[in-house]
Amino acid sequence: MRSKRPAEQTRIQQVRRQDIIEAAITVINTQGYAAASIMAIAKEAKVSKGTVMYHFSTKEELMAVIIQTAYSEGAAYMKPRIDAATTMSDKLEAYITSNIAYLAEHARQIAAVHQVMLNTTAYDDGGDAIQRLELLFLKGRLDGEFGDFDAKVMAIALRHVIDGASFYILQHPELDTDAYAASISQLFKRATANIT
Amino acid sequence: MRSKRPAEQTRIQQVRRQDIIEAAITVINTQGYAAASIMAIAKEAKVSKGTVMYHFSTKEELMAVIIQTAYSEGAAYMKPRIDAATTMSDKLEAYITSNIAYLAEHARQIAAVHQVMLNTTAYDDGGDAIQRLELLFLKGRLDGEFGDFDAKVMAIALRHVIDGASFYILQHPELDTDAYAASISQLFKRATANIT
Amino acid sequence: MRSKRPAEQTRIQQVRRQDIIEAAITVINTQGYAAASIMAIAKEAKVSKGTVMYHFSTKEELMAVIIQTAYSEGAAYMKPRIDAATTMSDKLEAYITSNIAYLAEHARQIAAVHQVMLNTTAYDDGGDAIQRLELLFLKGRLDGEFGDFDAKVMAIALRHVIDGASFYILQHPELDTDAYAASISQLFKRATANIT
Amino acid sequence: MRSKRPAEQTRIQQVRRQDIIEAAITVINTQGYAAASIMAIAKEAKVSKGTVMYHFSTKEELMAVIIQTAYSEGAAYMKPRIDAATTMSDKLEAYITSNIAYLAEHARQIAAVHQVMLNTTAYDDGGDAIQRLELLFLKGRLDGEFGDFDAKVMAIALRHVIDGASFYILQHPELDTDAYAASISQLFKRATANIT
DNA sequence: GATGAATGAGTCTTCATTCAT
DNA sequence: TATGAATGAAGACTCATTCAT
Repeated sequence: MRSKRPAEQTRIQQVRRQDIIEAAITVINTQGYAAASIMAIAKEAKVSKGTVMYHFSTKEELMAVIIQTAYSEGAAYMKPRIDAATTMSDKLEAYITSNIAYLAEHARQIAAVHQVMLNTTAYDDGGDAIQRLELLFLKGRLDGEFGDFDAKVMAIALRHVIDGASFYILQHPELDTDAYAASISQLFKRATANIT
Repeated sequence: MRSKRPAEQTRIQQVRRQDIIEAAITVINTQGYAAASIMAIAKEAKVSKGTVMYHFSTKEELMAVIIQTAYSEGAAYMKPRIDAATTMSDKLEAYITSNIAYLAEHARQIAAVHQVMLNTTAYDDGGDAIQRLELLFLKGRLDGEFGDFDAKVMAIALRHVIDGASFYILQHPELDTDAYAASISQLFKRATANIT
Repeated sequence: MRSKRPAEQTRIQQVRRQDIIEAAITVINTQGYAAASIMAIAKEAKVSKGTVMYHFSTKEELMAVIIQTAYSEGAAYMKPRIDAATTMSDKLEAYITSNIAYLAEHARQIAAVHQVMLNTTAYDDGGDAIQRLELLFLKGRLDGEFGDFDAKVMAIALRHVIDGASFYILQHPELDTDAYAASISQLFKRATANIT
Repeated sequence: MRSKRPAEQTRIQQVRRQDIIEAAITVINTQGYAAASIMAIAKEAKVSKGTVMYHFSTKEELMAVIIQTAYSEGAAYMKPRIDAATTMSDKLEAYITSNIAYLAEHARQIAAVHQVMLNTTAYDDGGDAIQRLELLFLKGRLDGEFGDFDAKVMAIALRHVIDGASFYILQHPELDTDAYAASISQLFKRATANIT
């Protein structure tokens, strides 16, 4: 029988890393990025300061990991749902509902990511998300599915509505996020509708 | 012997305070809240650290002043314009355009305020702004001006669109803010329209 | 009567800087470079850690100042004495005696400089001192004042004898440094003599 | 069941210890004593930090071993060569050439030893080496082999020349160390010669 | 009014050492 | 025998704040 050691050890390390990441997210959300010192994070994770540094050789690295996992997980969750839709109108709905659904389940994480990005010059998607949305709106207008509006402004507005939602959801846990998503979806459906 | 004209002195003092406030806003926007140390602010204002502490006995006080002036000035700018409108639809338009107009002229200040609020537990308008907007939407629905939608969600969405705009405007100085305001106004006009 | 303020203030600052430099030299000599932490230096100077950082914005800067002052003062002391001598043999004697005399009076400082240089990659005179000595020996040989020997090796040996002396003098305060200098001078007079 | 051959295991252990010692010497010489952390040494030796601590229970012990082996090996190399000479003059030559020859072959090790000793209060041969040299010079003077000079100063100077050589050789690998040794030997032959 | 000087708490990070495996 | 994990002490440096001038 082979030993299971290496995989197991790696798992232990990853578990501890995850603990620390969770602690960092909690501190950022409850006390703000400026208060998220390594010591505060260590205390939250109930480990020593040294342990945090052992697993993440730099504070910057810890923050980068928080951001990257959120990004990749979010995209992985949304993409199939959007691709499954055929019309632009349905893609828009899939975009909004899947994004807010992902947000609702990862509100803490996402809100933390926003704070980190606000306080660091390094991370910036360069308006990528907005551009992709703009493209969606433009296609819909060309197809005749959507009415007449400024695609870029619509894209910006939608991103701000969704980004704002992560903070709001976090501060209002009682919110029915499915209904919220449906309402936002309806809002943009009306705003983009081709009403001849 | 001439009088010492205390009023004049106070004015000088206020001018100096204003310089420091402006410097703080600049630093927050260009380097992030975490980097906005008293020394960084003093350097930006071209005074000594001691001078900053002389005019604001605490860093907290300086931040509070930044927030409060932005709030009161903003309300003072918007209120008459909203009151001048009679229908809810017109009030909505006045709200959006006056708010974005104010934002466009004070983008630096507003963006800084957002950052400070995110990093301080103390300041929170408790959802006041959203409630006032919700009321506006509810009245419009009762009047029959607006169609059928969730007034609260609409209020939240609008606030997020406007709040997000302050950062966006700051990062995209080339944006035609009047056109942007018009587009946003149109977006919400459609979203709220009573389409029988 | 004019006020003396600005000069006075600058002097206060320089006095404090000098205190800290002295403390740093003491710590380096008594505990070694590795133990010369900012806190150890601050304790020796009876000021707070923060005060040390206030006067020297970096530990590196503090070390650089220690080295530079030693170098320039040393050169200023030796140069006129060497220039006053006419023959190469007399210049050599002036070099040795003035260097050791300077060393004897600044043994602590010089020993500290050696330690700092040994533990930092940044400071390195690139063999300048040795080259200047080599030149002196070569001129003496051309003049026929000196006998036949490898000028470079002689230069290296002399520098090592003098550099070693700073540590030795520090550890043996009872040493008669004038006699020591005279003996070393005699040693090299014999080693370089033209014995036809 | 075979025997476990404890001697073999010990040999393996000693080989590993030697690897670590070599790594430590390399790090000290290339990055300075202050940078010679256990982790840096472990990385250089391509083992884990834990392994270094397993073989040397303390950093201090590792440093002590580095110093002691250098001392005993050096003495073992020089002693027979010096003993083989009969006149004091020849013993002096043997001392200088064998010492520099040993230095040349173990420059890294010796330079590292110097650095460790400079940064640790514990190790100090108490002037033993100088005293033994002084004795050699005194005997030579009594025998009439040497001329008139201060035996102690001559001893100090010679030690400093040789000690300085270890650093110089390390920084100037192109140096012809045999010729260097010969020149130094000649230098001190002249300085000590009895020139009646 | 304004500022240079000083300080202690707190920041990130490195390090030697311990321990379970 | 070797190592990954963990930790507390100490490192350089930053910061808000106080105070004398």
